[in-house]
Amino acid sequence: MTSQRRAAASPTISDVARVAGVSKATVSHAYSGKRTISTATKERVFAAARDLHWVPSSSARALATHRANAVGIVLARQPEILASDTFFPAFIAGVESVLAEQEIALVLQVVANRTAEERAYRAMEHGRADGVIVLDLHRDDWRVELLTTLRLPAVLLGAYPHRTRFSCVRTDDASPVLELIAHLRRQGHRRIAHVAGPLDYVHSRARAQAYLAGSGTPELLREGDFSAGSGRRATAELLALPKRPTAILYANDTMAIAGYSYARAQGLAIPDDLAVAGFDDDHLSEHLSPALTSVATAPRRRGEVAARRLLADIAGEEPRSITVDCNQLVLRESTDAPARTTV
Amino acid sequence: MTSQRRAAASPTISDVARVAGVSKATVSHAYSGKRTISTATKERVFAAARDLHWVPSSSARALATHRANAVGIVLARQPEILASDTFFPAFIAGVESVLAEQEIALVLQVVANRTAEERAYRAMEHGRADGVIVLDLHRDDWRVELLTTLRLPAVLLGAYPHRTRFSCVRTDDASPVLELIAHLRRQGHRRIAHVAGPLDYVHSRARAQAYLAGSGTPELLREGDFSAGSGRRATAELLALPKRPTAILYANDTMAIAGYSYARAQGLAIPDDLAVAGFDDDHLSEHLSPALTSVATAPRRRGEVAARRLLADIAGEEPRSITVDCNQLVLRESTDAPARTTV
DNA sequence: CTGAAAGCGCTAACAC
DNA sequence: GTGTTAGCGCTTTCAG
Repeated sequence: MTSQRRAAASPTISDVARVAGVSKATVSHAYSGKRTISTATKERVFAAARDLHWVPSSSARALATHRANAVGIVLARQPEILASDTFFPAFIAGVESVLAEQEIALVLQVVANRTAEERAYRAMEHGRADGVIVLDLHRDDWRVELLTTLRLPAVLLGAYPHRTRFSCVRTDDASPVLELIAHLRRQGHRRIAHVAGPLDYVHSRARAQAYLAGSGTPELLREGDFSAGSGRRATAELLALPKRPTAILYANDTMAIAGYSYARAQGLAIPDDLAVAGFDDDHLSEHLSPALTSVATAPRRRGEVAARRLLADIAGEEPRSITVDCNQLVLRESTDAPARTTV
Repeated sequence: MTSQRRAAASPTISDVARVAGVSKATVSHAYSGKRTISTATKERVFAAARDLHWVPSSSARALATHRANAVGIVLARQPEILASDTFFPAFIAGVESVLAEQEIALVLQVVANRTAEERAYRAMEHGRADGVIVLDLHRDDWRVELLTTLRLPAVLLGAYPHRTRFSCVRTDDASPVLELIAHLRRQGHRRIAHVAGPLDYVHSRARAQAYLAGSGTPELLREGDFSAGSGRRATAELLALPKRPTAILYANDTMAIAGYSYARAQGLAIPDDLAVAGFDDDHLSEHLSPALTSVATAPRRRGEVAARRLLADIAGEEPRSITVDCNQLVLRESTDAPARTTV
């Protein structure tokens, strides 16, 4: 009876030990390599494990080692925004490509409010994950403070503007914006507008500030929310201006495409009447006509870097910031015409 | 000394019990509600927990209850394809919106090969997750067999063509395709092409078969891989045909957009020279000009349904299949012109 | 080179 | 209504 239930249940390390004729400790060490085990016994252990299809219980292991073998990402985004974001899946793909090598899992938790978010981080600390990656960094991000009180390694994606003991994965968002503005000015553009993302995000703000530094026309700055709808609305506003812009830079491609479609529907030719550029270089952007000038940001590579950095932090290395040189201006047809002198 | 180390370490249920002046069992039950606890002691327990910032250790709980409080998704996709997929993030968002309510986490694991995939599923079974959602279902999917041998609830996304004891979340992909073809025929189209997704996926095949049933021109069927590049290639092939199609249906919007941009670059007007339709209704598609006819597939809602179904299975309910009535043809400008009689 | 045994932090009988 | 105690399946001293 008992043996029948044993057979039905998942095999445990004890089963493997019994079949291999060794102790549990030996089985454990055969896998971890923390002790030298004779090749003969190793063989027997592995054979037994294979026969039984044994896989160590991750919860038992987590409890014993205080390591979850998982890293976490807590997302406070609205599901609608998550659903239309092109950065996120690529970033995840990069993270996973690093984690997969070491069979570390990624634990994702989407939360609706701050209370839940705080609980989620605490849960991560308490057995769910060994470290977290923090996205959508704000200028004064309460999560950074919370994490400081937890003993949980973290990597911040973006340049946190204050002192922090966490590793940051930074990018230079200003240069490509400045480069783009220079390109447009060379083509005669003088009224260049910018549709930014939410300005409390550090990366949106960095782009907006580069825009202001480069073109200095604050009256042509609009704040969107990365959605197509907001891109369209901002574009409508800008084009309705008495002296409309001759070029618009958007903080992402979604807004740019929505914007340029709106402009075309209004009878403007792209790029002849209006030059347009995005940011992020969505996979579609090069396939549009006219193809969209954008800034490739290598989200996947940033995911890899962030994951590798986090694993290093978890392993006990000193946190440090890394600047990923990933942003690259990609000039395409949508900015490829001299500005018309009369608008 | 000991007390100092205690203070530094994460608080455990014992700490809470001690501070509240009760037993561990009482703390446990105060949270689980599996026992009636007097309001007075409950208060004290919660107060102590709050003071200590105690959060139950998920690994300890998992070990004791044999429940991970997590559900898993194992992805065998190439990171590149993951990165450019619009279905996935929306689906995840739907899944999470259901899981979040119950503070259940989502464990994601991307794997490179079949061995790793099998290990991943076994790891899910052994403490990582209480159940899994299976995506990208193939016609003869070995994973279904594997899962049958594991004691792991699973929900299959798509109509598995064989007998199975797992819940399926199905959709009717044929109707919108037939509807679309009818619409095109009404406008005079006779040479209607289809750029399918990989035909070993059940959903790609369903769409392709509906196409064949509705238009019956197998020589105008091409197999893509959902990427923009493959959409472009297939389009180039089709347009180079002696008698080129006057309309092309694509199995997703990415291929459709890449395709119609290519066609335009060749001097064809959309929809006047070539009608084009996609599938999935990406958030951008309505903002393109011409706006792209597509089929909205409500990936988020399917995520919700799949998650809810999985939770029910995990709770011990009998698995069952659900057909989500989510596909909806959205006619837009890209199919809004009578076919020209001469091509 | 290998075993025995003591936990990891929680839950769930079983007592009272 | 509450406390005691025995595990859950691993890892890791401590012995040998």
